[in-house]
Amino acid sequence: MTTRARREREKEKRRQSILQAARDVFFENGFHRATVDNVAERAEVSKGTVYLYFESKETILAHLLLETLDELIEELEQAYVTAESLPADEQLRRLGRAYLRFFKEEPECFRLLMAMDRGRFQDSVTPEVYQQVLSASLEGLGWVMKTIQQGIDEEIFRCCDVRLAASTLWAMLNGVLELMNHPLRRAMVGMEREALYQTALETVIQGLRSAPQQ
Amino acid sequence: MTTRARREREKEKRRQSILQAARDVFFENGFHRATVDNVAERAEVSKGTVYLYFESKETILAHLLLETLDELIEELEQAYVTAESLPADEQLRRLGRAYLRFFKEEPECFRLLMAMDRGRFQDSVTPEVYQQVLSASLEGLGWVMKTIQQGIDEEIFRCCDVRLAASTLWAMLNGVLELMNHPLRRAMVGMEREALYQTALETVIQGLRSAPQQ
DNA sequence: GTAGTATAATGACTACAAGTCAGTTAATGA
DNA sequence: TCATTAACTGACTTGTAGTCATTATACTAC
Repeated sequence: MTTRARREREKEKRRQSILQAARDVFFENGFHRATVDNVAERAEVSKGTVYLYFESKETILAHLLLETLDELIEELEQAYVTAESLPADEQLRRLGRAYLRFFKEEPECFRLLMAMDRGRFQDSVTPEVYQQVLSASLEGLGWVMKTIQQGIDEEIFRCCDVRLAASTLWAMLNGVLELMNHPLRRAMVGMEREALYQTALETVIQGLRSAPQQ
Repeated sequence: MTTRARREREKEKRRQSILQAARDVFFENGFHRATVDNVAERAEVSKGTVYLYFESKETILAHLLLETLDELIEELEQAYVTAESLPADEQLRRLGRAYLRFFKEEPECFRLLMAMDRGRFQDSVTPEVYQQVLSASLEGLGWVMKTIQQGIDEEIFRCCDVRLAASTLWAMLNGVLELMNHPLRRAMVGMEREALYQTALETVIQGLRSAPQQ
């Protein structure tokens, strides 16, 4: 009886160790260059075992990203609660900065997250896992929506659709992250990450303050 | 003597027919699902011939994207010249709409363009081709910069760094395009493309009008 | 302890696609 | 007509994701 529980634990432990190995290998050389054999070797198991725990290379990645998204959501929540008493525009500024900071520290993760909808990904990951990643994103969006609603109530923001406004902010921040994550494009615009992040965030916030939504 | 010229022409023609075949095949099933054998078959040549004209599958894609970027730049130029006498904010609105419209009609192209900095792409494309794609983007950015400069001169926009402002707008529009290009994410935010495009563009323009750049 | 059973792990194998290259074919010109 | 060059071919090599028949291990009942 107790054996079963222990086995469950051991299985989970192995699963985690494969995930950790995958994290190391994927982030060292990038997802595409990494092979499942590399992951297996790093985890000190055979390739077959990896496929016993995960149905495809892409699925492993999806689970890694799920973990990272959880961390991100926690950061956002933290940013939200510590700024709760401030005016909504300042709150939004903090949320935005937390978001940008997170991915500045994990650029590879941002790339992979953005890449998830491309290539072989959609074919190889079950809709279930896929849905999980999306609903995690949605949870993050929730904090932004809450803040914007507060801003509307305080009459700081002049927009009528909270979800629309939150999605806009989110999409735009992703855009600047994407641009600045790419060395050559960054060189092209010829400026520091921080400068663009700062400007983008300030521009959207100013836009929300004065947008006469039609 | 004249033979040589004809040969050149014929070579170029073959090159074009391979590119056209690739366009068909890549856009039908997506880049990843398409195989070089598919392209060769469609172009009615052998695989070896494809590799005689292009050094890799990724290079073919890069050349396709270069062509499409040229079309885009033309659209932007057109938008610029037809709106030249309007106030700068309206000009910018037209440019933005032209940009969004272009990729709304060619979503696969946008995906591929955005995907270019990921995965195997950087390894497989010569820095030369890569640079070409980037400088085409830069040319497009030029029209935006011109417009913003005009807006600063007209005292419609209150930002001090033209390039910074243009990059911000560009990055942000890419962000919304990326979000709305993806069926599941689009479902998640639960709204029509147009609504988000419209809001995003308006928000940035309003932001530029009032941004107190520090 | 041991036989029987279930569960976990293995790695040789298959499938598939990118990229290569030795050999073939076709065009040109002396 | 033959030599030379340029264009083309497709069988082959290579690399890697994913499979599955086989083996090893752990557990249970006697």
